[in-house]
Amino acid sequence: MLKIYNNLTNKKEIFIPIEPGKIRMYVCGITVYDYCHIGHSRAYIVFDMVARFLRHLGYDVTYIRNITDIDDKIIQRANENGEDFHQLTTRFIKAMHEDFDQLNILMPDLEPKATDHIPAILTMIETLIDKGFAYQAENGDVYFAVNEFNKYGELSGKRVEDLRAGERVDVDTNKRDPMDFVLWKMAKENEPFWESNYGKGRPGWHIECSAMSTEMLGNHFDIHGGGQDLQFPHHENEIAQSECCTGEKFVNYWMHNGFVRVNEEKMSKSLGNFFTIRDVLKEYRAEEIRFFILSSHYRSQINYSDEQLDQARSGLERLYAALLDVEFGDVPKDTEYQQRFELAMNDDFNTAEAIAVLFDLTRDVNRAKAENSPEVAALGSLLKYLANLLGLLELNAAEFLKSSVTDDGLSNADIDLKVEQRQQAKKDKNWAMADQIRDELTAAGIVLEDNVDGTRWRR
RNA sequence: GGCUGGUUGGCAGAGUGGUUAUGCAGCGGCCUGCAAAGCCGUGGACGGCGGUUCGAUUCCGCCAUCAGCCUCCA
Repeated sequence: MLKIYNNLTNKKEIFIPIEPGKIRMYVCGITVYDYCHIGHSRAYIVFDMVARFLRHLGYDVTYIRNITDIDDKIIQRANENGEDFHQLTTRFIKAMHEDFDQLNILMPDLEPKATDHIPAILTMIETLIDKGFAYQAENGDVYFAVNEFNKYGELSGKRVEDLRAGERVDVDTNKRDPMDFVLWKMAKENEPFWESNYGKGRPGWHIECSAMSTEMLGNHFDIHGGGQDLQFPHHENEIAQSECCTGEKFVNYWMHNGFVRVNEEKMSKSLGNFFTIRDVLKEYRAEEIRFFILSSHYRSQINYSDEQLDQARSGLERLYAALLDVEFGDVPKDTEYQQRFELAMNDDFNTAEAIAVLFDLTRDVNRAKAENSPEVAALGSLLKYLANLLGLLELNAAEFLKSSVTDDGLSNADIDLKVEQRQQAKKDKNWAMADQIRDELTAAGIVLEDNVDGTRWRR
């Protein structure tokens, strides 16, 4: 029985889909004006894992992850670069897909872009105005009137009174209430715009998610996810817009992943302490990043550091090493390992616990190997199968262990030759020579492992 | 100030009202020409103070402390 921690109630709840056997899930994607960083990678690895596991449970999942391709930062960056905003977003959408692909993040079923859904956005704004939940201010901008929605603050646990008292809310004289947020923003000179009843402008950030999720998943759907920083105000605003527009409950389960921190501080663009995915991929294998992310529960905060990534590397290499020489075959059914794995995952996607099960299974695989047991194939196949559910251990073990992201100047053939030379030295009992070759390779980051069949190496 | 969520062994990180997390690192052993990998064994923990309980790291309260949100942010 699947339990999900629901931010609407701040409790773990038994998951019940709206329509039996089907799950409709929407996750807020990125604003494409720069390369994705490790914080982004966490959010999308996490929800990729969620979608994979829900499908494993047999659900027919419709997973939507949008792209915000118009907003202030995009316009600003495009201006700085002296290029059309569309050119900018196209470039970074491509980069995002490349990065995500490396991290084995599967494509969502639909990946709508805000600019492709302006009509749906305008329709929703019109409905909100008609129903009295939104108004056009003197400057032409259209705002949502927070005051008209009495459930405002339900998701984030905030009270409108407290928010109003806050000193950090900008006082904008165009708004009736400082908490009101923009739905349609008038275009300034030389800014991209779309025609509307309210004038030439562009959508506010929050409305696109409401419009696109409702358009594609219906008024009421199962799961909505995103980073913890989106809980307020973004998701709060989505609820307000959608429920006021449709008169129905918007989402049943809200999920938010925790942040990635750097030196005990949130990784973010404004702090400038972010590491882009492509930079990290110069030092670590993509799967090491994925393993690092999934080693902790998705709601906890994690700290990014080389030490963490090094530990992830060691752990992942242990798992892959167990798969060496395994002849994969049928995956045994109804094993205790799978039960434990699923129990962990059913408990609010506890990947840390699930990975611990993989390590227990790994010991069993290694033990079977040491004993030359016929169980090796079955246990190894099970390990690969369970790990694959998390998007891990999909590569060939030998190739993975020989792969490297850093250039040590040695080709595989170079190494093979050295290893061969050392084999001869060993045969001649020339231990000094054998050790010298091994030391050379060790210095280059190559690890040698002798066994009865010969010598295996990895980077 | 309001609201969230944390505080577990050298590091990372799960979990539990009384019993082994798991990984990395350490120590001892097996294996090995020596190693490495692997296997076997092993030490080491639950922020502080109260309370509930036969018994609390686990439940409750208070305190301390950290991070986050309240402004764009995954």
